[in-house]
Amino acid sequence: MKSYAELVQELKRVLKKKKLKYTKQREIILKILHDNSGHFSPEEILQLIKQKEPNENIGIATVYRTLSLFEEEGLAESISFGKDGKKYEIGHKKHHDHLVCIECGEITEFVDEIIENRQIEVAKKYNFKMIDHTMKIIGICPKCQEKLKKQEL
Amino acid sequence: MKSYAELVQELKRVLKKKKLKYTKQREIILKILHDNSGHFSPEEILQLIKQKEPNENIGIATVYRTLSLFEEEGLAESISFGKDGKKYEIGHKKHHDHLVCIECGEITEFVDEIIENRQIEVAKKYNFKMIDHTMKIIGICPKCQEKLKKQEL
DNA sequence: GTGCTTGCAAATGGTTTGCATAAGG
DNA sequence: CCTTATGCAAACCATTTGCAAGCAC
Repeated sequence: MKSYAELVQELKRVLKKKKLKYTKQREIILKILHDNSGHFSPEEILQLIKQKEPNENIGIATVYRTLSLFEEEGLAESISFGKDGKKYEIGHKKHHDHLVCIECGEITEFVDEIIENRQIEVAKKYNFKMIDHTMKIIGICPKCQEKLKKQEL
Repeated sequence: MKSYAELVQELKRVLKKKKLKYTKQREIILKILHDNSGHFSPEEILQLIKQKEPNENIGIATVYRTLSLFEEEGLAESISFGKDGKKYEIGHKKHHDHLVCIECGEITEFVDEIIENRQIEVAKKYNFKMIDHTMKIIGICPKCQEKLKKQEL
């Protein structure tokens, strides 16, 4: 995992490249993503900002704009939930997939080399130029399985 | 692939089980899904209905309600595109994944046993009770690669 | 200064819902 | 008849956009 200082470096590099400006808002959102491990919706990120940086007043539109920018540049990654929106996390170097619990919403990450390689093979087989891939395993996490078992009694 | 008659049987069985009614609208939507191979948004399905069954006047809300019902019961399957909604296809027996072209939107299906099996393994490893899984490879289809190559000249 | 940014509020667009009416069982 | 369905329009809600004012450079 990258340090906050490294992330700031990367953000500055990206902004310079695109002739964009280094603003307080962009810095804060980067920090929030760095300091909180997990997956957050734009709304949740706004709440975290209000909580951790009470002096700042950031608009939800800015959060959306910034997260899109970060995602484009690999500083953040998102996982999509259909009409229920997206959740963001700080950008990793390594590609990973997600296990999503339908009971509690918990998201667990995993990496599986065999799946990664097969995806490359499949794309090749269909002459697809692969740009990205996403995989979601939807199910019930161990905790919720326990919980449900108890309720049945 | 199931015949239309088989699908109607299945729909009737499902409706009886849930104490729901066999309506013209549900029949038409099932037929549209059966007759048109491909992936369609609710809006596109409504257009197909207007085109193929001009005498019927079906509301978009009914299309949504029916597609949700079909999906719940395995008569239809959907692929999600974040805020851009879902696309539906007639239910298959076999699980499959998708290759999605970001240029033309074309969706190609594929089945890869190795990936299927690894997903089961991963779920097991994390003690997840797997209910479903989705995989999307996003990229550029062969046709669009050609097109883009020409434009570059 | 100039041009990118921001916050606000309004607009958007897919999806859902409330309700009065229609129709299946 | 009683219950579920439907069409319509209004409501929803995450996200985007227009715009005037505010900053970065």
